[in-house]
Amino acid sequence: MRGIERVYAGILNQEYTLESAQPLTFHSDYYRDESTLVYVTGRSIVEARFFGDTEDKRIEARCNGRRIDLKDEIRRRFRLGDDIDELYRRINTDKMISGAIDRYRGMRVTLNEPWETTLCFIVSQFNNVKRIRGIVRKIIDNFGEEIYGPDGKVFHTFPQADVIRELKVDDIMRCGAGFRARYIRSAAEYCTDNIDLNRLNGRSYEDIKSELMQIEGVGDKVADCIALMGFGRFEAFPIDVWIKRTVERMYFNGKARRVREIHDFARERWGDTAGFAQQYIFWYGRNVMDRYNRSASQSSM
DNA sequence: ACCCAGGCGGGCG
DNA sequence: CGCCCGCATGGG
Repeated sequence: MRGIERVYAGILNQEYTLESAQPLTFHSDYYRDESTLVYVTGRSIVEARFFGDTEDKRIEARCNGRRIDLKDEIRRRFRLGDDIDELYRRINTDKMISGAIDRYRGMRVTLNEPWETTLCFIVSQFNNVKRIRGIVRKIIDNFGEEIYGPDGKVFHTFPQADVIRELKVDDIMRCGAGFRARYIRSAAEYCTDNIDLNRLNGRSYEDIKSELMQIEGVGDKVADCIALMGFGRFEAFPIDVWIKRTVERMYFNGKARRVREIHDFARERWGDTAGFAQQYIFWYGRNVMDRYNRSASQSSM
């Protein structure tokens, strides 16, 4: 672990970014006290430290070996090439969302490997963050390849689809995946028999989403999460219970709306930056709006 | 003991 | 279609 790369990140808050239920939240470790993220990408172990405040963030990163362009990896992972001021201008349509933007300023929507994103969000369904982390961790530790960090510490690569497909459903069940184990295995089969997900990279959002929804266990919401965080498509607007609840409260006077209507609303209002808006509404809804009608005691992270 | 969790597929009217 | 139900599991 030598060769520190310094990257200027501009506007970035790593805590909001790394704790807001994105794939890195599920399969990596962020040490808040040390402002340090440790994650595996491919066969590389990346350690990134964050310095400075949200308006002027700097990152110092290092990794084992030299098989990746570390600077490029960091810039790509956190989408530092995006003009975030422009993104804020485009999603800042009203007083409601502007509260969310102000509160979580610097939160980035990360870019992740499509397969890793698929597995993580299949695990996320009808589940809570703590358990998602535990299940994903066990799948990685049980089925990933061993690689070695500093001081001989053992890490594991993220098990690829061709490895998962050879497992018995019971093997995945033993990781605590429950009824999702079947989905995980069928996703692995689909991604090796029918399509290499990486081939979807150049395709339209609609194509990507409909292809993903061919996978058993990937529905409307998970497909949008993968399009958003696995393919970087900001047209995607994943609608989970929090988004639905929060959008209904913010924009529909608390009246129930169908998922279809909320998709239409988001597309009209935020267009091809809807996914960026979604992350702010999601995190704001979970942490702030929710206090109106819940005991606010079971945040379950 | 009970409730809930970044949903999904299948079955019903 | 739109709605409703069960689903594995562990933490609060």
